[in-house]
Amino acid sequence: MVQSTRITSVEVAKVAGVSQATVARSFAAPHKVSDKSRQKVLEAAQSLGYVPNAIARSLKSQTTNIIGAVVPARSEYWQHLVAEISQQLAERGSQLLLFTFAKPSEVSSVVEAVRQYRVDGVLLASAFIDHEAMVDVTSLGVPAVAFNHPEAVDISASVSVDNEAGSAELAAHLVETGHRSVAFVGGNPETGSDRLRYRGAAKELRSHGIVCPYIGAGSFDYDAGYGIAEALLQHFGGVEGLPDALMVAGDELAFGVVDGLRALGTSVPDDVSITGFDGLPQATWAGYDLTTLVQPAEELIREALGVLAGTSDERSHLTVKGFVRVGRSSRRPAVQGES
Amino acid sequence: MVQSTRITSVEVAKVAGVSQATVARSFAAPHKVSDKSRQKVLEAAQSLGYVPNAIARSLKSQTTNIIGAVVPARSEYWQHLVAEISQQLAERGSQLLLFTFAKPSEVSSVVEAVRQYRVDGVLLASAFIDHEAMVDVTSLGVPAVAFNHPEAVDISASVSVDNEAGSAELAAHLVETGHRSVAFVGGNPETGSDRLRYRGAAKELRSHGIVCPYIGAGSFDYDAGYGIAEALLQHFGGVEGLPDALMVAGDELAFGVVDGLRALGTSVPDDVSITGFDGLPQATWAGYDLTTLVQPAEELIREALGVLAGTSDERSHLTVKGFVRVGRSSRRPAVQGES
DNA sequence: GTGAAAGCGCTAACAA
DNA sequence: TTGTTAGCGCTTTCAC
Repeated sequence: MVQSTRITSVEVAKVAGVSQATVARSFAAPHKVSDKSRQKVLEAAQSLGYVPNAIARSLKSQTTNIIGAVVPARSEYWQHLVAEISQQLAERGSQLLLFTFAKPSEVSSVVEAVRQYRVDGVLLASAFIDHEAMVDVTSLGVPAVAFNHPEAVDISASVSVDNEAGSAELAAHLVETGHRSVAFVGGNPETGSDRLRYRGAAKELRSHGIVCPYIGAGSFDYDAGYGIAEALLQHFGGVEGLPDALMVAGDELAFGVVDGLRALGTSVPDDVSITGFDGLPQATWAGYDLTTLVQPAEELIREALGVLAGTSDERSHLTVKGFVRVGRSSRRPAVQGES
Repeated sequence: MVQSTRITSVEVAKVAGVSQATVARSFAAPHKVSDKSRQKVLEAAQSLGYVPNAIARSLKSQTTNIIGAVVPARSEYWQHLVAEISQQLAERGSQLLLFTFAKPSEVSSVVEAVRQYRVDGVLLASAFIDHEAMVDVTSLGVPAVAFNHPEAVDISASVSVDNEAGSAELAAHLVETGHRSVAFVGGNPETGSDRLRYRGAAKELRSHGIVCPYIGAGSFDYDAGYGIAEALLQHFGGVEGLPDALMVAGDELAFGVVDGLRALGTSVPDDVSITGFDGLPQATWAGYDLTTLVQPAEELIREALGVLAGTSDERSHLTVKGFVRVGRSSRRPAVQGES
């Protein structure tokens, strides 16, 4: 039963015996219409299967009620956040136009699309969105917020977890639980997240007299972590040489490191403690049960959307504190010589 | 630098010294404009920072170039598919309006939004979208395709993996590799996927003289799987009583089952082989390395989008074959008495 | 409280 | 090839 003729407020008006304006008001501003009229309109609309056309409304009102989000396609972390974004937008009655990119080079075409659709705001995810792309977006006057992209300070607002403090907290936890040697496994070193997380860890550890080397996996994905495991063992001269703990720059990466080490016969956490960063749902899965810094996703997204909605400052640079969740991927190491 | 005055094709026309229509054509149908004019227009547009307004175009052309997708918020499977959908739409130059729901009861309000935005097509995911919701969507004349929702046969098109055949293939693989007793761990029994997967497995096994009991976890998520582990052990009277293999209705659920069993001291696959269904990226993670039926996500989505684009039949009910990926979560069981 | 009328920024005849 | 013109379906003054 395809609609033969498109139903517009005009058809509804005819059936209801009122003007088109009254129909429009019945939906957009019900209180400006008498109960009687509204009743008639609603009935007519119901029988005709009418729903207001959001496109037309957007054109007239210059506001689409759509928020755009630009995120990398293959990332457990972003998939996690998109779910949260979508839920919160639904609560606010907004829609989510989702743009994903597989390679950073795709970002520019994505930005083009974002601009064309006149979204009310854009959430720019990931460190791979470069300066130029952000300028393009904001130049149209579209509010933008860089999410966990600590670098984008001068162009638009940003909301980030406190990477440095979080990482320091994790490090402090390790020290407290008796770890005396710690190495850091980084993801993509070109990202601010990676640098800040390392810095936070290194500083905190140094204050306890521990020097923390940086070992780069190259990216934040599982495979990178799995692949670096062998290099780690070589680097440290086998299981015996491993530090008490490895702090890994992201959860997904950490899953890879855990699996990679275990595949090579290393026990986590008996031979080495491992921590992550992000607080993904999978981090609580018993197979990993990762000690990690949980990013308060709900709060982060709430702040970010607040910026876009104008509730928060336009050019603010918020930083939200995360918290350590202790899992069984880390534990008090055996005292030297006790093994 | 917020745009003081909105830039439209009219401003561009003024600067370029041509008519507004020529500006519009320069973008929508470049070949209908002389090189000289187009050049001038493009320059003017560039200098003004003009991009065509997709909303206005949509209103006039009655086509938004947007595809809607309605999916459950928290599901590893759907997060996986959304990434694929988004990528393929980008290739086609379309946008993705993403709607997620946490509870089935939220679906109706989501459908309302889908209708308002006059999307060019809707991908309806999940068995939790009921009949009424589908009728609502399709009644506006919006092409819809039910994805892996084998039940929705009469209302709109559907694209699904061949659940029954896939499950049968998995069962056949188990039989081939020496498994003589198999039980099925189901997810949500109200879904067609669950029923068909069980049916496929049971039939195939029966043809080999194996009776396959159904044990329900209630839903498809990790926690359900983790939680059912203890019940499984009780049901079978401990590790010794476990069948050679457990076929689990979905990968995420299977992760939970694996972890739950392991937490209780059961070895997977030494004490029991486990298979999943879906072929999620995480299934290849070494911690699980799940033997599973891989749904060919790319092909499934391609078909689904083909239906929406009118490339494929409007009311077709496609079924795509998956394939078994063998991991280390299953293995030839020890011969009776050999342990 | 209601209606008439003027656009929002495009597209697509139609004319020139 | 280019310009003119009439809408797409709504919101929103402005009268009544």
